[in-house]
Amino acid sequence: MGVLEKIRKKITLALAEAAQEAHRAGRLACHELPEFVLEVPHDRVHGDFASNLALLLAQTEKTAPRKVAQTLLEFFRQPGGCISRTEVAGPGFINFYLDPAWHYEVLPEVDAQGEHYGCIDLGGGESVQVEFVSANPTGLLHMGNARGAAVGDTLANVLAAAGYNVQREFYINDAGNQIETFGRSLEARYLQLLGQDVTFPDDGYPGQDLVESMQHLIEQVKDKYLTVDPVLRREMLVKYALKEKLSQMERDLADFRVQYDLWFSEQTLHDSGEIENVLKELQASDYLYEEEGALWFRSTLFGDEKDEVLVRSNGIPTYFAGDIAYHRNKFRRGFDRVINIWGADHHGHVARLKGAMQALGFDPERLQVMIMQLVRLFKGGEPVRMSKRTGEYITLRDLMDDVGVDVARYFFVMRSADSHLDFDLDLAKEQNNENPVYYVQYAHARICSILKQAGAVPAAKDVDCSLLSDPAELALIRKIAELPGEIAYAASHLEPHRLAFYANELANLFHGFYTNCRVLCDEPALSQARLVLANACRITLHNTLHLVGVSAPERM
RNA sequence: GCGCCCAUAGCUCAAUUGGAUAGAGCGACAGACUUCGGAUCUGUAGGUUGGGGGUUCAAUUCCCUCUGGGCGUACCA
Repeated sequence: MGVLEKIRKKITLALAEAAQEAHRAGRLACHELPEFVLEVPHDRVHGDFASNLALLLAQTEKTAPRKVAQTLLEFFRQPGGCISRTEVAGPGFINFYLDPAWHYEVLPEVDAQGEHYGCIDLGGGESVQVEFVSANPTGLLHMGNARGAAVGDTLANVLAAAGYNVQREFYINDAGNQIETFGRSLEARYLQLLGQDVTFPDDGYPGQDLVESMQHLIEQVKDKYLTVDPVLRREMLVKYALKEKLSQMERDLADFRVQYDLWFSEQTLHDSGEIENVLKELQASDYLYEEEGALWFRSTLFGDEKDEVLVRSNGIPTYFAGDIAYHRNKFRRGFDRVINIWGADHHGHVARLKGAMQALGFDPERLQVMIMQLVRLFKGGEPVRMSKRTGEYITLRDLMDDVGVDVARYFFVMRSADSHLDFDLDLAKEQNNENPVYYVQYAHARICSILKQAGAVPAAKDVDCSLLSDPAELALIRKIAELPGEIAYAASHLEPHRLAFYANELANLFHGFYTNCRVLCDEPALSQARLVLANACRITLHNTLHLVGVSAPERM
């Protein structure tokens, strides 16, 4: 826990005790303490922390909030003398002004923790699985997958930094109708490439990538499959193409700095009997029924508009059946919590999947689904039309080639998941001050340049940090001190975009410090202290960028 | 039609989950350095938070309604 978080906790506790004391002294009637907050005010003139406790108590006390605040302060006992001043302000807020001495504890802490600075133990080793991207292997990774990759990977990083035991997983949809369609598409391409006049299926996957895949295959086996039985042939083509496409996805994602702990195949759920098994388990309950030859799940019980088919009348289980088996499998593997990152086009599945988990006896709260809005691509001020139907769209690979990994990841993580993301390709390609990524990276490179000129960076414990008293210095230290709290917030609210904002604010305060305070100056002791501060800022920037998956260059 | 999401400065987005005077970046305008990286810094202008109602000490945030967008609404995934 960071210095600031410790102080926050102390004040929160002391405030609660003050309410108890006031209650004991007969000055407050309250029996139960309301859920109050100790927050950092928007405007710093309102102190370092502010609490709304009196405002909340006023309702049950039937007393003016400011009066309640006064009473609370009467009984408030300073924790460890870290507070220099308190006041009642506005409608009844209690503001706390900290003794600035706390600033000087921050830098030694950053120094000591280095690359681990910012890490906290919020999760206590709780095991969390994050499943993201899970794109259909029948095509290429598109912009939506790219957003999911950046957001999912960053969230996983943040959770790991917050003390959770994180597993990253990719669910491979290698079963079902689409594989059937995939096989027919591949077969048509294979035959076409060998000069046969066959028509491409109406519902086929039109992407050029399938043609390429079949070209590769023909290089190996020539026309050997022409004479093979069609059913067997499609099976062989799928097997080949699937392998090729998956290894391509794995390679593309790795280049995007995303590494999975596990690639989980849907087909294995069919093969192992887990799907059949989970259906039996559900059937034992009252959640299933048969109608028109199909097996249905009563998802209307969980807020769905209509019930959902689990087994078609042709006997083949649906994707939903597989998904239920898959999620039961996840819980059975021992994850305390399971997080899925889905595109907005899948939001309709949330209620029924949670419902299915509940039906199986799992607490649905243990399954969290983060919904990401869709991505719109802009080029030259115009939206770029993308069509999966025609197979023409910008792929993750195109994006990386075009704008680079740093820019792409930063742009995706910069936005909150529930905002429709307009990805401006022209802006992303700009290598100037219009591009927010470089603002942050520039701050890091600038620090590295200073440290290089200084030669050696002294250890924080060996310098007098209290020489740092300029407002720009104190503001920077404060922002550095906020990283652990930011990580805690981002992890518990599943909001990785906060990290990008934090990085930007930190860079902004560094540039302000740089302009106002010369690091390599005439006063040796002050210069040493500023070097320590600059270095702490470098570490903090580096760690934050690392969480987002963006490089922290020493030169640019 | 019904369900979910979204609408905030000219543009792209925040807002500590109900808190005090709604903030950043870009763009516009005006400024700053004879030493550490100008991909920087400072300032100004820019808002009825899509419209209207409601809940309360307090609403961008919660409820209702209308408008305008996105997505979903298959024995597809």
